[in-house]
Amino acid sequence: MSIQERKQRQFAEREQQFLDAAKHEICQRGILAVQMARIARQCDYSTGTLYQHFASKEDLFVALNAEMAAQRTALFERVRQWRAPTRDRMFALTLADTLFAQRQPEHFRLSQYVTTEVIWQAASPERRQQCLEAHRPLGEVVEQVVREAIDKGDLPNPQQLAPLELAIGQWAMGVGMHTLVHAEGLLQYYDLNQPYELLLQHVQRHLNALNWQPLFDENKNTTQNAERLNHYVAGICNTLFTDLCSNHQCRDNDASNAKRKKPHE
Amino acid sequence: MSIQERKQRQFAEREQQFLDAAKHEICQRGILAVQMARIARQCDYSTGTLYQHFASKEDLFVALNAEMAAQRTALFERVRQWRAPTRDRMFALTLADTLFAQRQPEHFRLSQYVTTEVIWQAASPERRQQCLEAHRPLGEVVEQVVREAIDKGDLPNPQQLAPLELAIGQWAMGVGMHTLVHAEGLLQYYDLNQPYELLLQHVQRHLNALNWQPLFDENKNTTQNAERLNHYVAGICNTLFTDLCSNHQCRDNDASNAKRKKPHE
DNA sequence: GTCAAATATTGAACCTGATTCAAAAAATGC
DNA sequence: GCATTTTTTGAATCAGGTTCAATATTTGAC
Repeated sequence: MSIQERKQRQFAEREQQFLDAAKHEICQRGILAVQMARIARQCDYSTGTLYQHFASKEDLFVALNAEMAAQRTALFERVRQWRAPTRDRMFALTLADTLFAQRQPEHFRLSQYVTTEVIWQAASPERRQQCLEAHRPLGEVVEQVVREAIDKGDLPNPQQLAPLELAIGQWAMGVGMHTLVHAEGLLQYYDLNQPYELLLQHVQRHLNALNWQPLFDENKNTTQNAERLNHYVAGICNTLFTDLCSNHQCRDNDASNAKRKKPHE
Repeated sequence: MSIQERKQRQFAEREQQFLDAAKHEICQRGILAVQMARIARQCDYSTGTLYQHFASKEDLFVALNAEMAAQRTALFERVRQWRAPTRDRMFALTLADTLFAQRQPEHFRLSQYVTTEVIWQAASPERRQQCLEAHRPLGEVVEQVVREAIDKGDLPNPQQLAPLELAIGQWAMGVGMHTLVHAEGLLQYYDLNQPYELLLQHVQRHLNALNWQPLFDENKNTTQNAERLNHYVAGICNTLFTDLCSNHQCRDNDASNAKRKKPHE
């Protein structure tokens, strides 16, 4: 028995090593430039060994995405445990993602890439399942907050929708905004700056639309509204995300992005 | 002069031929399986000639995405010219995308893939620009509808936001929902079916939240709401999109998807 | 401790398919 | 008709993902 266990543990450790190396590579050179052979060499293993863990490059990407879900989960956990009205917590979930996206831009880039049919389908089914499961806790936090809101009477639910059916609008809006942000040049083209600020604003509206109490009132016809939202956001940041609100770099990005190989140059 | 012009025209025609072939390939075999050489051969040209038009495979994808924007634009145009309250038109824009996504699933798949940093950055800058410009008309329709709503007093704008700043929530929600839909297994995992129905529902809420008149009232606590929305949607479909509401296949998809090469089998 | 069997690792060879570019062909214009 | 320019060709190159026969290590019995 013990031998089996040790082997499994070592195998898992090595996998982690590979994942760390891959993450490092991505932050260093960008997803485009990741090479299987290099990741293996970086860990002092041969290519073949790497393939013992991951069925393909895409498989590795999906695995990495799964692994990174844990970090997001940690933020969501804070929100879950936060003693605040349900509405604030629901909002804080999007805020968490926003901060995370700015701190670790590579994460959402990868996430977006992986969610692409092309990549997703190229990963092994087991890996896809694993990835889904890794994300489950995120869904659970959302579900819990929504359910609590319904139970407490903060959130009317005349249509008896499932919690996630109520939340999917906000979810999609977040995903979509990340997508738009990562399409370099797109938002600038339409002169849309501060996309994440707009996202937060629209999420507030969206929660209002759901009639989620207490409403965030915006009917004073001044430009103070933006101020007020900023202030509100800052408040949450100070309470829950103190550690995330300073600089905005990829955590293990020891060099600047400038180092990346640019295609077409 | 005339020679120059003829050459340019022929060049453009050939490019179109390549694009059509590429589109056909994508619908037939999926994005993953597209091969440059095959596209060239299909048009009775050599690989080299294909590369005279597109700097790389990614470049071709982005070009194709640009080209397909024209089709979406056509739908948006109908909405623009529709003589109906601004709110209905705004809603109809998302509906148009929804129908389009169901009719030509490959389009949004490609769109999503192309918007990925990995692909986007691998295309030539000129191509990216071209793609952005191809999408401009879409933005313009949106902008026009929003502006008209503000002018008519249908849509209050206390913060003096730009039209697209007001619309970006709805836009992001649509983009995000397509993304979620295309991540096979994801929504099922959370037991979310009928995602596009939910999208439309949430868009209505979102418009309500913007206080866009006339509000779509949903405060009767019955399950009739879904009915009512369906009915409303059907009405728009019959008026504007009669041609799109029957079967849901990729337009030039002569064979079923079953033909596609499946990785991992 | 030794050895055969079972397991794990290696990395060079293989393979696919994108991209290039020297040679061949076609078009131009004198 | 011919020299020059432009275009097309497709075999050769190249990159990098993936495989697998050979090699090394570990195991467990004796």
